[in-house]
Amino acid sequence: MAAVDLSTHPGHLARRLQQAHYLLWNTMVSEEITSPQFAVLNALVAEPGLDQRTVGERVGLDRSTVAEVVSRLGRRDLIDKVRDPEDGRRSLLRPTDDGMRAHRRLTVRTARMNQVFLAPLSAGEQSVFLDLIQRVADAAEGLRNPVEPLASPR
Amino acid sequence: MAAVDLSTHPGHLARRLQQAHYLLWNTMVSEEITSPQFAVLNALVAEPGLDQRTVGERVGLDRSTVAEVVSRLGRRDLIDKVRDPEDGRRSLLRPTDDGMRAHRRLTVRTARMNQVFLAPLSAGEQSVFLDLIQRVADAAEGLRNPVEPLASPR
DNA sequence: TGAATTTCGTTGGTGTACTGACGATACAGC
DNA sequence: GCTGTATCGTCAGTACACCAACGAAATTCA
Repeated sequence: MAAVDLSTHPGHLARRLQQAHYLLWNTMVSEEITSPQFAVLNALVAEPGLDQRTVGERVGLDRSTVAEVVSRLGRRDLIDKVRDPEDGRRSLLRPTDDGMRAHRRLTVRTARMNQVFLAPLSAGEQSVFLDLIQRVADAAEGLRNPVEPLASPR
Repeated sequence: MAAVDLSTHPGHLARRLQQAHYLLWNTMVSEEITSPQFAVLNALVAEPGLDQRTVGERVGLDRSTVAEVVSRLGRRDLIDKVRDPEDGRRSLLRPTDDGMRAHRRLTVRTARMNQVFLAPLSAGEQSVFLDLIQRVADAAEGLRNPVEPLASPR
């Protein structure tokens, strides 16, 4: 009887929250384009010509995962991918016209979905909610890449 | 330039939050037993003898996922699995002695990790945070299983 | 009692998401 | 110039997480 109440565990709640979002996205936004795919597409609409590593930084995905998402977006002709002529290691990505259209369409639906998703909270609670999540996520992410103790004597 | 600011999208933040948690779990709790595995184990410590479907309900996992998690826990001899003699469809699950020990050990570490995870928030903010996540997740989950509009005229 | 229906677990398919290792390319210092 | 190092993308492996479809077992009800 040493069991724990998971409803006080932020990690467990985070997983449930993400699943709930997945559900809602699937029914209200798109069944073909997933939320991470939209995030990548969105990053490329904002800054066409990014390489994969930088895209990953922007949306919070590691290199392997970006590679897979990019391959799916490419298979649907939503983005183009070319080797950087100035640096043979990089692949440069940009949305196709189809990709731009898809992004515009999904932007509208995503906004609607966010409203439904946050509907159980008052307007004030909503902004608190976003702020708190962001601070926790940022802090934990920071633990991974510890800030270089500047001017460490080499 | 129609790109969107993802930091206002709860779904995107939920994903980042979960990844941050995954990271922290891996470094502070266990590299072998994952958070969903702990959740299942915890449910069985609380109520030994549950069948897979009910476990899934308790921790928020669908039947396929429970099957995989259960198979991994079984492979490590942390839980036992037997056919229900009274209902041949069910598999009854219970923790082994090893499973009980592992659960005890992880419970301590999990508590420590939760503290670190929530450290960027004040005590007051922490409880608000947990409450808000839970309400949003519960509401979205409710959308999936709409309450039967009782006595719908067939 | 016997047939239609429901329920449980499994399987196959898709899509994140991570780590670790690897080849190719670029760059740094000598 | 040449060698060691760092970086980028890929690949293999593991682990969620969902849906749809299926067989076996149980239940409903005609």
